[in-house]
Amino acid sequence: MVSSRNFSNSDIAKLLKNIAVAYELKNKNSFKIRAYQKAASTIKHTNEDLKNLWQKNKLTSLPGIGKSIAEHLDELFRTGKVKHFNRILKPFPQAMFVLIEIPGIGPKTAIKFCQQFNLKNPATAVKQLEKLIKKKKIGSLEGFGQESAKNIQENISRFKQKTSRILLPQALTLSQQIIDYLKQSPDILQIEPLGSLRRQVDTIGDIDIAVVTKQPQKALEHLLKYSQIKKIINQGTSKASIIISNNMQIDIRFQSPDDFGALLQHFTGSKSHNIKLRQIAQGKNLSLSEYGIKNKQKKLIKFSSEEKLYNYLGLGWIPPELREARGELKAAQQHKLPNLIDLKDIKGDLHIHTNYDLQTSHDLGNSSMQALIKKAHALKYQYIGFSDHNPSISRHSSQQIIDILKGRKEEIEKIKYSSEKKVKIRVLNLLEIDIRPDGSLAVPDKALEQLDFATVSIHSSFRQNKNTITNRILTALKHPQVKIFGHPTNRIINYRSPIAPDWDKIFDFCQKNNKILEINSNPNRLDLPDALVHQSLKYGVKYVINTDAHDVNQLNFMSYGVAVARRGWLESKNIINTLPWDKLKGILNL
DNA sequence: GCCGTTTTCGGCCCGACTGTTTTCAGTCG
Repeated sequence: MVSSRNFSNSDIAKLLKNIAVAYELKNKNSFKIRAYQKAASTIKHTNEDLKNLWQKNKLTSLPGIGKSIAEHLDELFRTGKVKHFNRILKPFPQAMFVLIEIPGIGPKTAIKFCQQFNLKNPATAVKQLEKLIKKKKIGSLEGFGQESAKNIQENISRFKQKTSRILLPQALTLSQQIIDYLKQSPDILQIEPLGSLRRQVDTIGDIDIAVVTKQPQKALEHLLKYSQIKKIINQGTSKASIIISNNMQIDIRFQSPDDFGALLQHFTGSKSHNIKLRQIAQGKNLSLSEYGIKNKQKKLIKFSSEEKLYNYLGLGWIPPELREARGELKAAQQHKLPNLIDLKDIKGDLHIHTNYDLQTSHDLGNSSMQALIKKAHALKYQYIGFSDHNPSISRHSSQQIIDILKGRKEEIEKIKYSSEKKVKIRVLNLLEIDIRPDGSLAVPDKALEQLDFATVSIHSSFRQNKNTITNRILTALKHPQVKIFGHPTNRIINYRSPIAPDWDKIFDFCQKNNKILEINSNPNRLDLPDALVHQSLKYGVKYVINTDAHDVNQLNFMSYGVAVARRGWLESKNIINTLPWDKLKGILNL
């Protein structure tokens, strides 16, 4: 049975957000309100499981979680409730906290509706509100008109069919479509996708686009004629927000060329990065906004580039992927920013599935070994590794598995010989082997000997408890033929949660035993996730960025993995597949 | 309530748009 004490990060984020709302309605100190909002936001966005942090007594390591909130959360995990929080929330109807989830309805509006119409039940509150709108009760409320009633109804409809955050490639496609449209206007001089898209976050909630123009009114008029617009949320000469046909929100900013640097900076975010940057400005008696920096005399200094703006504040330019308030501002002040890895540093791909049928229970690739080598050549790679799934253990004896892998080895040898001669690409005979629930490998040792080395990954029993799954992974990694830990958390974005072993133990083991952590570039995986990459960095672990391609075209996924590495602060020296072949050979003992 | 290479006390980012107003509150990013 699930204990009431199993609170997820999002449960806790919501709880703290509700406390902030309650404090707001009680007219508490606005900084206290902001503190709770910040704590909620930190928890919502962190990849670390809060309960794990609590068990390790490390809750206050998260920014915005101090002594007081940590104590409340301690009570929550120990007893299942926080008496202090319950006291704060008690005077407010539960229904209110459902209504504030609807865009456009904030605390003041929500409480007003609940009080005026006696809404109490959180399960039916939204439905009741819709009925009230239909009966024109909302529009006749003081401070509201028919227009706001109509807006609220539209927002409810969108809220109900709200989809989860979309993956990077989908967001790139959508933004490209609107950029192509905007480009048709002669009044628009330059267009840049910003926000989470520019920071290359693994999922995108809304698309932010900056437009350079000397004619903001005309640019706005052009935007509003875009055929995909489903709803205009707001429109002005400095910004506009629209919903396009697949329910994605697009925020557009208009700015003149001479202060475009400040807009780029502002609109790229993240929010917490911007707040910290503005605090740095404040410390110098300056005030930063999307229009530039105001000095003591309130005179606005404009910046045509981001670099000039950061430099003005005494900082080096910070790559967008780092702007998550994970210490990048301090590093920029000390001129100690990492020299981030770049896509062009990649010299090979060690996780590729071919269409060679080795009777696996997982999926085969679509492409032939030859086609994959051809594509790798086009990408200017020096080496690739064929890393198919192991033959299924349920349908084969040990000897059969050995024989299947023998056959595959012969096939690779043939191709290897000609490709190394013709296109000078080294081909490695690898295998992606299942880690069984007890930590043993799904391939007998004799078969392992035929490989150059093995990658191991988990494809079953994801929900083992922390100790069991940690030991399971360590047992598998101990095998001398195992060099790479593939897609370590096993998450599928928007579908399957990451496994939760003791990561610190695993990172430590990998560093000490020369095991390589994979950064899987498949946009559905992006695994390790960037936050864990950043967390593991202090252990001095080595990484490999692989595509896990099941098709030639998927070799292009590499850029997404590189983005994860950059967000995790990695330099090319941390990543083994930036090495030329002769150096890689040494590291992997080949 | 959080936080610190100017501070363990005294600060805490900055601005736009909407609808209802007649100068602004509420919400959002």
